[in-house]
Amino acid sequence: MNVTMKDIAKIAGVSVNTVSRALNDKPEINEDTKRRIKQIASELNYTPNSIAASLASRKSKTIGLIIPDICDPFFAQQARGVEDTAEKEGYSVILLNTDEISEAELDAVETLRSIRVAGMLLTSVFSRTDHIENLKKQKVPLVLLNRRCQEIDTDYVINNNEKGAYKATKHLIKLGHKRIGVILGPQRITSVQDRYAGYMKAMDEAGIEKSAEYVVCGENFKPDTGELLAEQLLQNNLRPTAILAYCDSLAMGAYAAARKRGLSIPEDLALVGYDDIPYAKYFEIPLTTIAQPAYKMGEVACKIILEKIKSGGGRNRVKSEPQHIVFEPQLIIRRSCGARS
Amino acid sequence: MNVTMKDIAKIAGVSVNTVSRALNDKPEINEDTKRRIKQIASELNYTPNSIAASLASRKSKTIGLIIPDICDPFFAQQARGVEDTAEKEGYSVILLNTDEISEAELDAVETLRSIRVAGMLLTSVFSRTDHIENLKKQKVPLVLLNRRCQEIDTDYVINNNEKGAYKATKHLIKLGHKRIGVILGPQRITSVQDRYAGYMKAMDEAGIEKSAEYVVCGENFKPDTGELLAEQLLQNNLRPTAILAYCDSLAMGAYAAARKRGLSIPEDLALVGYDDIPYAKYFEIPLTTIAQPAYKMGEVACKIILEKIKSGGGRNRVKSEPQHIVFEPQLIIRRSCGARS
DNA sequence: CTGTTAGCGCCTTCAT
DNA sequence: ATGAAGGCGCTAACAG
Repeated sequence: MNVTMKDIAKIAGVSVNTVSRALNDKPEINEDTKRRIKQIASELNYTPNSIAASLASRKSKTIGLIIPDICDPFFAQQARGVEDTAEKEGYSVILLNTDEISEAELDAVETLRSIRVAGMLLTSVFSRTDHIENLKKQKVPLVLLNRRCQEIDTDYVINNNEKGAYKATKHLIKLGHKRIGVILGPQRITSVQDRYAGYMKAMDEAGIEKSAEYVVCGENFKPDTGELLAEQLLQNNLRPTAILAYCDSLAMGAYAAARKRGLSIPEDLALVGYDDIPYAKYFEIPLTTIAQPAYKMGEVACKIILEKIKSGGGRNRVKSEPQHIVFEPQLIIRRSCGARS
Repeated sequence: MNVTMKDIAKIAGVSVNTVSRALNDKPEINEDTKRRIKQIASELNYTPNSIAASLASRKSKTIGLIIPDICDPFFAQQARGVEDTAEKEGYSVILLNTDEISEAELDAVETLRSIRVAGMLLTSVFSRTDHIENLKKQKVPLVLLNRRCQEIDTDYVINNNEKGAYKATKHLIKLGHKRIGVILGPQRITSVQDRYAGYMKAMDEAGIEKSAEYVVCGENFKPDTGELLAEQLLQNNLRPTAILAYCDSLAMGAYAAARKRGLSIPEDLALVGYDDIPYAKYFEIPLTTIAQPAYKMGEVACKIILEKIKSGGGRNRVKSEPQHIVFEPQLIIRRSCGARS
């Protein structure tokens, strides 16, 4: 079996406790014995058992990251931001995908609770919020990513979705579009609501009449879904001259839908996405989009969770107000919207 | 603190052991007491402590996945294949990125050893192999992904890299190209070697003279690296008329390099990638590439590791021969190579 | 079927 | 600076 501290202790002729102190670089220990113990440990090819350490100390060195789908480059970048940050502090991250399915999210939270992760980062679909309520009650450090929670006040890291969608819509309006379709996702998601609100605000400000037929919602954010929804928009008698997609993945589907109908972008149809995934600028017609700093957002969210963990997970320390970090969205103009740069 | 089996036992008036049996659906237990115990557990909002369970049973329900970079869609898809499969069996996966840096890989393995993961899936850079040797000695279930190991016989799941590159190169040759540049990665990586071998084989068979100036290698597979390497190829006095990129991410960089030089694809420069990431077909000029079944590969690798884990990690069971799964690569012809379909 | 006895490998007091 | 004792929450033999 594996080498344990006990084995090392026996060889070194000291107690297990001393070995523990040496290997964990605790102050109360003689430098010489420490060196000697470390030497023996390395000779024996000792690997600490963090399972045992976790159990004994009731502290774990892993954090959980729940996202819709790692295959979406936006979430992949965010995940890297989280992992790089966690790793620097000696934490590992467990990744769980939900595909925007509420059940999967509940399961994921349960799994992470069971593993006793030190903290959780959650991009929630918010079909329910009782699990979030529970986490709060149980004092599990939690930071919401990308989406706020209406009902419960928690820390979150998002970008200003309303503003982003507002900027995008306004840009299209400036280019002369009036019939602007919008492709959204599940309506309970706050980022969907917020982007929709931004769209509406821009339309209202411009005094453009809105039509319910120009608003479509899907169950997830995959390209295939985007294609279906775009087709739906394009079937209108008076078809929209521009489409704002909730995210670049959905926008990708819109390219396909346009091609099928023989519509060329941007001449027949202007298109704007959201996220600025790294591929957006390599598309057939480079995609105009709203950039949000995915990696940075993951990094910041992870830093906050790490802080919360260190401050005793709120268990001991005075609980400070939840942090709300909001990044500024940025309009990236490329060819798909038809603007000349 | 958290509810434990002890708490439940006290309330139910039974021993901790009985609670354990009930909650884990062991056979030797009365159906009624089981129901009663489960009832109490649910009322108390009990969440099992898998840390403690792992320590006691010396079995963990997490597996480790080490890959170069989750931001590469190929690896993202593979990761999903792994995670979906693991989840079905009640396993969680810890994801670690190496960026093809050997140190990072060693650290990752150490971390996973320390967490006592049930098994590891590894896409290695193979700058060293002692860590793999160690894992084998320690009977840690291990499956290599994407890349074989020359020195040590282990299970692996790959695609036929030589054949894939051979197909791609031959395709370019058929289209009339003779000056074919190739963009590779770190040379110790077997998939790099294999794809290079496939390229060479096709060139040799066609009797085309090879030039060292047409072969460039980078330190990783990121688009930026691809751009630099493509520029290098295009600086040759007799610049290549076609480029074969080790992967689609590198090919993406080549698009940028070509644009910078005012070369149009495929007229001035034919381009072929590898992987068929989901974005390849949406590129400015859709990318001809070699497809490998990323998700499936992750799935299969995960299934193998799960089997190995169940068969006692090789600790108890008769050790069977390592499995070598090789998927067939598939040529996907799009516009970037200049072929008419 | 159920309870008892022992740990798993480590950390955490408290002594010394 | 070091050791001894106790326990983290659970599983794993054994007894009954």
